[in-house]
Amino acid sequence: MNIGEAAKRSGLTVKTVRYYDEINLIKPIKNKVTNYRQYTEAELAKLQFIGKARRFNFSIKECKELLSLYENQNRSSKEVRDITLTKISEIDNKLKELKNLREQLSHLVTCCKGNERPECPIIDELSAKA
Amino acid sequence: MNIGEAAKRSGLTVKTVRYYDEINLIKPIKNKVTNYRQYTEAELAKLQFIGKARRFNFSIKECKELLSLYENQNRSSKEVRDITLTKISEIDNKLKELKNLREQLSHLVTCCKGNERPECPIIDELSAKA
DNA sequence: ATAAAGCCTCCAGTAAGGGTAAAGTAAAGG
DNA sequence: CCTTTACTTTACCCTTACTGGAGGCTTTAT
Repeated sequence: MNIGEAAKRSGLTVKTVRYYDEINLIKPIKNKVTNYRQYTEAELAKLQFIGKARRFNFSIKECKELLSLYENQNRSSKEVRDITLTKISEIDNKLKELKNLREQLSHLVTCCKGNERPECPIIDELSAKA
Repeated sequence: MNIGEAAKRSGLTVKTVRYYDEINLIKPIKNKVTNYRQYTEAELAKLQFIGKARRFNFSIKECKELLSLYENQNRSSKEVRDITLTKISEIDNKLKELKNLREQLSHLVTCCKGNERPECPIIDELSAKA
């Protein structure tokens, strides 16, 4: 199938699919005459796989790893699980950081009257030396 | 003071401070002879302000707004508060999204034995059509 | 036959800097 | 006074994961 159909059926944009070819993630064969990319069903499945992994917040690099595990029938499930656990721990770190930020900002908002006067504890805090 | 000291005292890197000049965020005067950037105490204070705002997850664009409010003695605290509230709501969205991802990934991990066998619910899920 | 849709490559840009190189400048030590 | 070392300058490419556009083929529909 052509790139348009592959994009549609994988839920990716044509641009993105072309990009995945460019970075050697999923390289279709090319019609020698028309120079059009030709995607097989197996390649479509991989595009779908990548799309889903990306939605799960895996980076392209991680997608590459997952894809090679996906293609390797002899992989151990432990390998996949480990990558996933690492990702979860990254997400946990990000969550902690964001929660912390949220708390500090929301504290500042509580202190700030939010009126027409210029006094503003938020600006004051941002201006504080340390 | 030269850029090195301004960087050290603001907790930013020299590269970053130079970048802020480049994007017209904080433009020091330049010594005509040496062509070195010369930072005043007031500019240093702004660098510190930006550094802190960046650590609070404000984008450069938002930092620009906050900085102009910081410099405007006639601002209303409401303006500052509104920007902050918007930022909090963005953080909330990000938190929700990440929590959702974490839950799904952690569910997958629970299902995966993580042994030497190839059967892997995580890969299966990533391979699922929809 | 022509127009619209789909495809191609190449180039530029995004956020917010990081890395490195070559070259000018300044301060310290001998 | 000279050399070494530290600091600064501009300029360029690199990063992530794409997105948009220009200009030019190919295929399909009218």
